[in-house]
Amino acid sequence: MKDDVNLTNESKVPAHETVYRKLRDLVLFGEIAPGQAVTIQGLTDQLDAGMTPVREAIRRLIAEGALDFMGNRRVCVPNLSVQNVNELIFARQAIEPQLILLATQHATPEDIDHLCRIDTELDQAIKIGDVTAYLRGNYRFHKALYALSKAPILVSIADGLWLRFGPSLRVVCGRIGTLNLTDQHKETLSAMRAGDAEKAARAIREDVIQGMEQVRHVMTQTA
Amino acid sequence: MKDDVNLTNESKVPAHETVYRKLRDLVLFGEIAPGQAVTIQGLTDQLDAGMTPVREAIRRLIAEGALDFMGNRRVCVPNLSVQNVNELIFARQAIEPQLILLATQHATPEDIDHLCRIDTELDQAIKIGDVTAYLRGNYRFHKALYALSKAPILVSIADGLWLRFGPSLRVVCGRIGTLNLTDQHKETLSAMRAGDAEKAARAIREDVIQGMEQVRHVMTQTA
DNA sequence: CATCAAAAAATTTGATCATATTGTGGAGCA
DNA sequence: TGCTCCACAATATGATCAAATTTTTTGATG
Repeated sequence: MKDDVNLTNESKVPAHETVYRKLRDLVLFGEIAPGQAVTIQGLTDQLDAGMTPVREAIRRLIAEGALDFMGNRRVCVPNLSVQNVNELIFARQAIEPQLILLATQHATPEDIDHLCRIDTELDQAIKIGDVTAYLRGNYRFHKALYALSKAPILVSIADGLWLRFGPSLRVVCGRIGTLNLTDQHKETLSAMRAGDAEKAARAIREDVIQGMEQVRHVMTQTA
Repeated sequence: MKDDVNLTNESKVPAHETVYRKLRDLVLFGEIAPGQAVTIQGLTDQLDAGMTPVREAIRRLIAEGALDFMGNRRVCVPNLSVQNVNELIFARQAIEPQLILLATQHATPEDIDHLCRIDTELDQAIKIGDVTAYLRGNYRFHKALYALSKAPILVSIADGLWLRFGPSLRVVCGRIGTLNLTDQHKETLSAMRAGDAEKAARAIREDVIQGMEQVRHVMTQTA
């Protein structure tokens, strides 16, 4: 029988993939804090998975820079140095405006409506001070924006950058509070709606720099 | 003192790491051609390694974009589309000049001497038409340059880009011949020696664009 | 006699492998 | 053509071994 429909059907997605996504989320949204160690056996218990899938997920995240392989077989979420933050600022402001430039050229009005909806949820999360919802929403917004660019390689680079500074955003929110967070999402979206790709790109560049400056500010104090 | 007791292998480096490096080189220098499939069992035989280390190495390279995971459990070296090449051109010319800017600020005269030596070997490889030596030397030159920047995140991004266009360079060499390859290494090095970081950055940008245009030219014909 | 440090044992954790399981593509048959 | 069945390759498990960290023990010193 081929079509014995498994009710808890996970057969489509391999275990190493689901483990990867779970672990990725844990790191990206700061649920494993920077500096904290990550052990294979700890994850097999926590995520109720076998050893091989966990190993592969960890390797992938190390390759993406989300985890750091300390020489002596130890793995942890990296702590950002001020120097690291400067590199991330440079890379983001170099890559992301180009993504938005391309995205504006491809975006349909429905795409922009969709982005607006995500941004509204974001405002809501900020208002009620739900940090996790804010972090996830902010990522979703940018991610959806990137997807419109149809530039897979640049998107994967931008994604890699998120994995590096994402873990620190929770720290930043804890320090300065969600209410003091600023963004340029509205400006970006209205420029996109007007079809002004250059202006949208400039707005995102502003958004990126503003956000990253807050990270730098907090990291300067802690380091 | 811990003497190296193991005759066959330095026990210091784990097997998955050595497998990763071997496989990485195979891909980076075009010894596995773009489009060619990569199987786990094929590699366990070819590299004489266990299955688990090979799995992990493949995962890492997929995460870095050096290999492509086709939905149905199949893995291969990606073929670059013209669109992909355009993304790579943008990313390289955005990132690498900054690396050279930083490198110039940190470089000692000895560092530059070392780079000159690599570049001389490179010229030698071009003259005798040794494609493999040229590919490896060219990578070594850029890699050594990046290392001087002391900017690990930007270096890892640049490295990731090499993994994506590297496999196509052998194709390019085969098409247009090593003798027709141009570079701006001499200009870069003399600017660095003069301490003119801006000029060195411009030279590398020129080098990158020239090289990538040749890739684009060849890819346009084949695709 | 208390305290600290070095050595040794124990436990935790990672690396690797052999093997079982599952899914995919293809061969053979109606 | 469309189906079942089979073989092979990939996925996943648990066992085993090795390395490293932690804890305990022990001895020396003030």
